[in-house]
Amino acid sequence: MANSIRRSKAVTLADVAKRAGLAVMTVSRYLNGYPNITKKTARKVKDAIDELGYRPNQAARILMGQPSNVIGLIIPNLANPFFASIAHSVQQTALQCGYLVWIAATNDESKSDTELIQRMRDHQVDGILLASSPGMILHKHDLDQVPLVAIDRPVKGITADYVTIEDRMAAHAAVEHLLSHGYQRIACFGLSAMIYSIEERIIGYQEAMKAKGLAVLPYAQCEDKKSAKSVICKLLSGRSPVQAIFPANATATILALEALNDLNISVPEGLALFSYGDIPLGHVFRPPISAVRQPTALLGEIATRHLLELIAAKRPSTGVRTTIPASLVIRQSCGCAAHSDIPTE
Amino acid sequence: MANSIRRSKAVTLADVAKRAGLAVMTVSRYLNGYPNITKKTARKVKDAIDELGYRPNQAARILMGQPSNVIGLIIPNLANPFFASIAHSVQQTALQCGYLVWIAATNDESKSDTELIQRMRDHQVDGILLASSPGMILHKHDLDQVPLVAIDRPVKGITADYVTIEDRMAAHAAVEHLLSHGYQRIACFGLSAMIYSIEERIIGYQEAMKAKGLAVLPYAQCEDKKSAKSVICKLLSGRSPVQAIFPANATATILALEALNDLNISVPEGLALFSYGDIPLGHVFRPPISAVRQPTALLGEIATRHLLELIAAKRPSTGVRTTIPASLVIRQSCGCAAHSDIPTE
DNA sequence: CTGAAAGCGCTTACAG
DNA sequence: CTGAAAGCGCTTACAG
Repeated sequence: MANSIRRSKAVTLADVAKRAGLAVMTVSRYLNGYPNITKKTARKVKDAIDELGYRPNQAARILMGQPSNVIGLIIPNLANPFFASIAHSVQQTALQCGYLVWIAATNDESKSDTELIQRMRDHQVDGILLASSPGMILHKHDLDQVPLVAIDRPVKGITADYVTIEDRMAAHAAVEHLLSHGYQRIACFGLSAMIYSIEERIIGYQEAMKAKGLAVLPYAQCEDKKSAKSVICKLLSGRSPVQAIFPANATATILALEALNDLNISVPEGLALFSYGDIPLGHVFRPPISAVRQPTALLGEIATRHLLELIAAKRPSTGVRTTIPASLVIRQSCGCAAHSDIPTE
Repeated sequence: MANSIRRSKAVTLADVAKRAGLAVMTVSRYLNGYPNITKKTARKVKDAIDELGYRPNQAARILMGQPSNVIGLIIPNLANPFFASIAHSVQQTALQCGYLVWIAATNDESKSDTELIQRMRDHQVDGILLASSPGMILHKHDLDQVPLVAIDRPVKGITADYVTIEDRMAAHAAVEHLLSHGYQRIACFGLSAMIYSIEERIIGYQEAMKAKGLAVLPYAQCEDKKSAKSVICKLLSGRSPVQAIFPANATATILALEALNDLNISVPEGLALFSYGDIPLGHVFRPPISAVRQPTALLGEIATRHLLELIAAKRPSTGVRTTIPASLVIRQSCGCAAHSDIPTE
């Protein structure tokens, strides 16, 4: 009778129970892997489920406080290869562990971060992975128990575990490599310096310069294609022009290469370059681009596993930091000679 | 009493109702924008909600058959820039319309498609956007009412609306452009030809060749970096070597450029090239790469809006096809001369 | 080892 | 215009 009201003809637990001639509870126990079930009973339940094609309604399970088996991933921009690669690996890892993932991009609008977290919480997400937008500050009540792991950059305002690439060290090593070529005037070049990982790279650059007693140049900041060109022009003019640049991320490298191309300046003769972040076709480019290779897939995987552990252990984030080393891919834009016979990839 | 059992201290509708001195129903009506509510009552409800910081539990709403406001996006690979761009725009569009999106990558394993659809259905997803894996065939019962829109390629086995880029026409136009340079022997080059959109590009190539009465060469298929090299070697050897290639997607273009670089063959002199799919830095590359530009963001947006319409109208997919034109970006790898003063971007 | 009851937090009819 | 009851499809205690 009550059943006749149902609009959806989805098979329910009750249907399975009736078919198997058992109580709803028994079926539920079977589904949840409860140990004390007779083989015979289990068989009956299994058969009924198969015959009816039963699938548990997740909304009902979630409503009863069961885990949703869903995690959320919030990143600035999914179209950016760096984040796309992270997202792919997060998704793969989560799926392997039985989790579905929500993905939301903030487009660097910090206010949407908290909004997205809220919306995901409304859906009883089990945990959140967050690469926060520049200006954003989170508050404790924004999370309220939901485990969160920060990726690529820490979150301001709360104590959260986070997983990053060893930006500072990798930047230091890259600049050191440029220094080994004898360049003395090297500038770090890029877009907004408001992002933690970029700040770290700038610090890595500064440390490397200071260690050699060389002048730390101000961060050469551009906004877009046009300003990139004028910034680079300025770096190359004056009495002591810059000999090498260290773009702080792949986007900056692309802007730099465009500008150098437009200005007809050859690399590395006119200006040497060591990119933070490898770029597609970087090894086929003329000259091949030396770059810090970021282990994005590994970052995604480690962060996801860490979050799932927190969820499983019902442990809160305590500010634990995990750092992943990056490697240097030395090609020729830094000034190294071509070793035509040695395959670089 | 019953309340003392609750583990989560989340604020519920009942709490709000009590605080406002009203019935649960009234609060529910307010939340759902029911028109006939006194201003005074509305005020009371609003105040109570604000004071308590109430947020509706989506699981309960979904269990009652309300829409979940969640859509699913299933694609082969999220790390691929083509799909990453689509995913980003799907996500943006959906968010603007109040939808959250699940993203899952199949890694070209066709069996995981149906599994993912099933899992999303378990969570009462309102609709699904699918770029199916090569071998997959869907059955009607896999969907059972859930609206689905196919993207980039149709789905086999069911009737579903789909949104694609006009691959065939764009390919035709690109090959025609190569022909306008006087090349007579042109080959289509790429990876697996099992994918609908690639098939379309091959057909576009063939049509363009036939229209000029020229020989349609067999699809030059490679598997990886190594085979790409040998395939290209073969194309260039023999009595009538190929003069131009038309890589069927960006991945193929990258493989081709790597191979040509390794083989020390200059472009376009040694072999001209017109890429299907623009590549990052394509305009700074030497030579700048001519390419078909795919409007991925537009594809994602149109497909999402279409799906949301189906959901809103409770209309099933009927096989409607929406095609989006692609444009040609003419640079120099095709054989065109450099117009150094004309900015190409 | 299995079951009948109560309840999760909402919404859908049905009253008034 | 507002409310008391029943129910969505599950699971959590509590019995037996």
